Amino acid sequence: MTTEARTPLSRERVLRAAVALADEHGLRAVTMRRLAEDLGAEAMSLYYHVAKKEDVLDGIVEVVAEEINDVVARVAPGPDWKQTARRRILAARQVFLRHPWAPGLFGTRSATSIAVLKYYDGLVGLMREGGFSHDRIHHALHALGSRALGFSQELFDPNAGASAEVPAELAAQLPNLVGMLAEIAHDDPDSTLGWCDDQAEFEFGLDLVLDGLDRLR
Amino acid sequence: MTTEARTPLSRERVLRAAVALADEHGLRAVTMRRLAEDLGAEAMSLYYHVAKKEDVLDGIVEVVAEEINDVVARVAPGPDWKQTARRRILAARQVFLRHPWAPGLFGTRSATSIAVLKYYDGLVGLMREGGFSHDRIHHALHALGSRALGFSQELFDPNAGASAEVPAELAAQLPNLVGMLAEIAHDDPDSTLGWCDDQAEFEFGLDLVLDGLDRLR
DNA sequence: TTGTAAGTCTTACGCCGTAAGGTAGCTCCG
DNA sequence: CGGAGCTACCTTACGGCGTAAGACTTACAA
Repeated sequence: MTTEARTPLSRERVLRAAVALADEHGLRAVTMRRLAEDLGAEAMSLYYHVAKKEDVLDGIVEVVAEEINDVVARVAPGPDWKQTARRRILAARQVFLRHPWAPGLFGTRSATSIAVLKYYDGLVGLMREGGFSHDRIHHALHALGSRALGFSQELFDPNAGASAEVPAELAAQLPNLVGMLAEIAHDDPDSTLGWCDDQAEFEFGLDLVLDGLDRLR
Repeated sequence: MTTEARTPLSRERVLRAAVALADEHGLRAVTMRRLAEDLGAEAMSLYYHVAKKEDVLDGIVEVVAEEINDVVARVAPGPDWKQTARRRILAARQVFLRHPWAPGLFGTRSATSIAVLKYYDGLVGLMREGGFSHDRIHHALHALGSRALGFSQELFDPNAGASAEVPAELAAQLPNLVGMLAEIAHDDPDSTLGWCDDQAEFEFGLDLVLDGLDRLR
């Protein structure tokens, strides 16, 4: 009867829906069926615009990376390469804070997205102007690792120990750790990205690396 | 007829089989059915020894972490805290080189394994002896991130660009990156863990951070 | 001998990604 | 005007996944 005028599908629309779905219900919820449902279509229809699910995941990395590039393009340069890099990286970080599932996803993608390459290209250009050799820049990118993009992978969460009330028997085996946790308390757990990657810690590590690099210049 | 004497299942045996399976066919191959097959049992039998698949994954993290602790326990201390930490971390790294799927898995686990906590406890103790305050140590662990355990998360692979022959149109958009890659060539891609995390790069980043920390002491 | 518990297996359900092929509507050419 | 061809979407179906429910087997204690 009524010819419901639907906005047609497109790769663009599929990827945007995937990002929105991940934002709202986590990356696990991003299945082809669920994605299609959100778009008012059937799962198999997506395959006309997207090769396979991996392609969707690569695509949403691209979307997030473009979002990063947009944000980074608006940061004012600082007084020197280090300050500019710092601002860019912290700006990129803001995007990850909006998409908490993204660090994990970025970690799993092996094919590098064009948008990510453009981001790195900007960083390389910045360090070039700052007086670094190509070789040093290459090392620098490795040294920064995921921090260059605005997040860091933490493998244990000092907060967890404080909150979970470690059983006494285990605590006895971890005297140093328990001592540290008792003292620092870390009583300000506001924004967390991943585990314990809060803003102050991120900046500490970032500055440590940037200062170290600057000293080599 | 023959009562095939089978070694009975156990959590221990399941986890060991899972690690072996991941080593041989990758983490993707670790499914309950496949795991059971390797053990000469049925999938549902595993659930008597293991709560759910997540429990298996947590378990194999524990197994690898224990392997790390074994290796680390045998490293001779260096002349100062920094050298000792360096040796421990590089020793831990060797374990990850034996289990290339492990970095990715460690990144996804939120519940921290006891063995990992013990590893960190040792590191905390070491830095304590080296004269650091608890607060500094806490920051240090964050600054090191996954590097403390022996691997680093790389988000793009400079080698890929060199080998994949970037199309000219794209290359034009990445002048700085292409310039860098042309110069460094990186012609010695022997051991890689993850993407471009080769030994020299890892040590460069590690030393940068350790030196930076030492300067704060 | 019978009861009980531990360990294993059978069956089945509802998810998943996706191969194969059908169908509705449009454009274009005779 | 008619039908061929193309684009976009849908239907159906398959094999694999994690795992819930519960039946079977064995070993041992009473």
